[in-house]
Amino acid sequence: MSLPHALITALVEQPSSGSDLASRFDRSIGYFWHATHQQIYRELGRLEAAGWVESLPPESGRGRKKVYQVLPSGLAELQRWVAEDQDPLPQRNAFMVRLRAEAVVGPTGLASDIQRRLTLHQQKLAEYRSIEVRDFGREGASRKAQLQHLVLEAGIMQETLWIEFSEKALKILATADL
Amino acid sequence: MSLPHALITALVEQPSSGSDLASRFDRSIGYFWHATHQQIYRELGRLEAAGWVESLPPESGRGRKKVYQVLPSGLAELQRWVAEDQDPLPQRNAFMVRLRAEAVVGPTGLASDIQRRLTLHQQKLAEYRSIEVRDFGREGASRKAQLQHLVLEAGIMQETLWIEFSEKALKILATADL
DNA sequence: ACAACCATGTAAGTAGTTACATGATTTA
DNA sequence: TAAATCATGTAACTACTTACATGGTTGT
Repeated sequence: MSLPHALITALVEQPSSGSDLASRFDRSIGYFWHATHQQIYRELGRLEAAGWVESLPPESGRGRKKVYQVLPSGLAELQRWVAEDQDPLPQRNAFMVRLRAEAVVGPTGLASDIQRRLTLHQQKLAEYRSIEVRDFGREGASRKAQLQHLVLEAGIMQETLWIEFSEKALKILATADL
Repeated sequence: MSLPHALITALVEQPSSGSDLASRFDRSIGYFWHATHQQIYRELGRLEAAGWVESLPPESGRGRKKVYQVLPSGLAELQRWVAEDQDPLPQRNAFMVRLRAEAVVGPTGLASDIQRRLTLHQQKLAEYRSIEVRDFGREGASRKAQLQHLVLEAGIMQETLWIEFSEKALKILATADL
């Protein structure tokens, strides 16, 4: 369960309100750990109850936003969690289930949906590449920047994989459905 | 939500009991959609209540096993679901959360755990490759076999990706932690 | 006949999703 | 000043996880 630690990380990088976090989860952090605003607000409440973060009084934010920042015990918890060994999570890939189902009940018109998904993956890849150019253009970066770049590279590698895979699938369907 | 359709697919391929399915989910199907035996038994009950599968009377199985088989309405439901457009599921990759956290609170001793995970991915890859040799050695396969092979290839591509990624991560940690 | 294991399940809890609600602030 | 949007939530539900239970079967 990584949501609390993803939130603490985000708050260490930049103290934020729930809605700030929600929009950051739509951009950078959420590329690897999706969360809705309801999850975020609920989890922020838990983090505060656990004494890992505190919310600044609203006047300091000059509005209705409730800005949270990480407390020392929250930072300690994050360090503990990061240092812990963890196994890769079990896979859940609905598209593979669907391909396997198609193999036994098909042919259905899968190709058009694969084409549509291929486009989505190409868009995501382009997005990642533009972030890469914008944020990681220069050489000789710090350890921190190198690791952040590495995470982005994982995204690039994954999207590249699914593009390649989609093309392979289309090729099979084109020849096998004749 | 793909578990019911993963189960129907598995039962179309081969009528099975709950425990048979549980062991198949530990091998082939579960490589892409993990499920525990509790989930499987519960879902089989729902599928039967929905009239999509039926359980054969226990005497036909010659034991205490309850063997399920797919009914025509279950097959129709599977076809409907397969033909439906679906977006890729939102990503949830705890390791990327962890790397990003490490970037802000590190260095911790990440390298040893990455090395351990690298070994796990290499083992999985070897497993996939041996299944490939065993089940998909010959040429000129049927459409069905080609699609089943394709699913396995996705697994091979993914494990290869994580091996490559782990090696890249180790390289960064080796130079940046000096 | 007793222990170990197998097959099926129940119960309780956590995580994530979907739909809706409320008051504050900005915009037309 | 009314409508639209923003920020923060509540409620209800579904999916998944973890721990335990029960009775049948197999092996010694």
